[in-house]
Amino acid sequence: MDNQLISFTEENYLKIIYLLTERHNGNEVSTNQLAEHTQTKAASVSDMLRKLAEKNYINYRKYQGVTLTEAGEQIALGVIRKHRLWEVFLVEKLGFGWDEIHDIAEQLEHIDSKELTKRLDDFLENPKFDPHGDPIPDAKGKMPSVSYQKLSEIPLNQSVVMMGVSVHSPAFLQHLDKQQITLGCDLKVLEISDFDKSYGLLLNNDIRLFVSNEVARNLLVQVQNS
Amino acid sequence: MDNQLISFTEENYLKIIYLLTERHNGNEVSTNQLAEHTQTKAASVSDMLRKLAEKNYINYRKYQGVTLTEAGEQIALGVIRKHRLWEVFLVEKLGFGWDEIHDIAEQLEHIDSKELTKRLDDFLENPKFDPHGDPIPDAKGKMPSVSYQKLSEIPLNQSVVMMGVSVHSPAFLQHLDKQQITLGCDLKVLEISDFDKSYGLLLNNDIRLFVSNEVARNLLVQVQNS
DNA sequence: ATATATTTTTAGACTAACCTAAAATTTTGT
DNA sequence: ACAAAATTTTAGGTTAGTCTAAAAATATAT
Repeated sequence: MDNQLISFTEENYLKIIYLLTERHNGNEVSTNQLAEHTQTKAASVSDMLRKLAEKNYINYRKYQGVTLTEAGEQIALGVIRKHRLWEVFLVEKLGFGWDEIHDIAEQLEHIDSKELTKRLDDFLENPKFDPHGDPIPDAKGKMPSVSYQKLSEIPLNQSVVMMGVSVHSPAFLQHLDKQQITLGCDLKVLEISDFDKSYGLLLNNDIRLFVSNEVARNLLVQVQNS
Repeated sequence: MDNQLISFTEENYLKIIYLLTERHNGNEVSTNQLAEHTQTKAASVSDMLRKLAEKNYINYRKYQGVTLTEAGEQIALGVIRKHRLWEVFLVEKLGFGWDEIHDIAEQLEHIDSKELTKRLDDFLENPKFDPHGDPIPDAKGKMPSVSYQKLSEIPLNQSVVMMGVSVHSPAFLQHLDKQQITLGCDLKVLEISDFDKSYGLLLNNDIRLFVSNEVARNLLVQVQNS
């Protein structure tokens, strides 16, 4: 409606390239990584990369991986904005759990209407973060910068607030639910077990529990007032 | 997500076949009509009809037009249900005008998640009609029957309630807006002009106005308490 | 009733997005 | 440093959905 020029599939590639580049601190994304995340084969990815490069959405040197151009990044951020706004809608308005929304938002993120996105944003009261704690790009295509740290990098006895997760799998999110670890909760690392490197935590200054090293590495937290 | 077996395009064809069949009181829909409504050429429609017939979604005799099978009708009704629920959402929750929602709902109707549809329905408080007065099929795939009449078929001085429209074009809907003709308003035909067959109306027992014959034929109304 | 017009289908081709297999390039391990 | 391994690209092919042009079927009009 607002844009006839870019396909559903192309949008998806650009979104994934953005997210993987971000995860690698700006380094090129490889063909194989894209194949994994698009659920296709490397050969298909190569085809698509040639096409996206022709349209000037990506910087592509054969065998060297890709990064987004400014044009590509704007498209990616638009898709990510819609994805995260819809996730807020699904949780805040429809009562979905944060572990149930990803696949639905994957579809909704491609709905094409500037006006809809604007009104949805207002309806949700202009949220700045999605239900996983990820920041929502603004309407002008700017991604807010956040400074989260992994719980695994926090010194012992430092009180922090749970701000996000770096893995979005339903299994991980449900695992957190079971231990009452939610966005905004207070966490303090009391000890790291010599036995299995698991983390002994104090939750909300109240409950003692252990989480695996893997969990601790995927919890994003922030020291208060920072 | 719930159904890998049917494409976006196939869903669209089935929806359009349903709506055109309904408009023709159950008569076959022709290839050319479908070409017009799918914005494609007759040759493309022929191809698709062969395919839909193979999958047993339609009854198809070459050169004789098509009707839906029970399976095809269930898919069509599911799509129409989603379309109309989303239209309610867009108007009731996001504040869109009834003339602005069609193209957006055309996209949203293909979002595939039973759970989403169920929760959306509840969120909207299980509406029975969309913003144009069209009935919303229930979750079991049953289309409520309605008994609307065209305003043009109502006797003089019979008071009726405006229940729907048989044309959904933005131009028509905006035209109604300008004359304050809205769903639920009270209408009475006071006269039919000899000059141009236009209709002299009394709106809400208060305002006198004229609407063209074309408008009168596209307003769906009901006598009260019927 | 039959020639003409209209509608529909078929034939053959195109594009987007995918595939497998093979070739080319880069990376890795000793 | 160079052979082996891994990655990436190319070549050639498939499918869904579209197209134009031509053939076939149906409808219309005198």
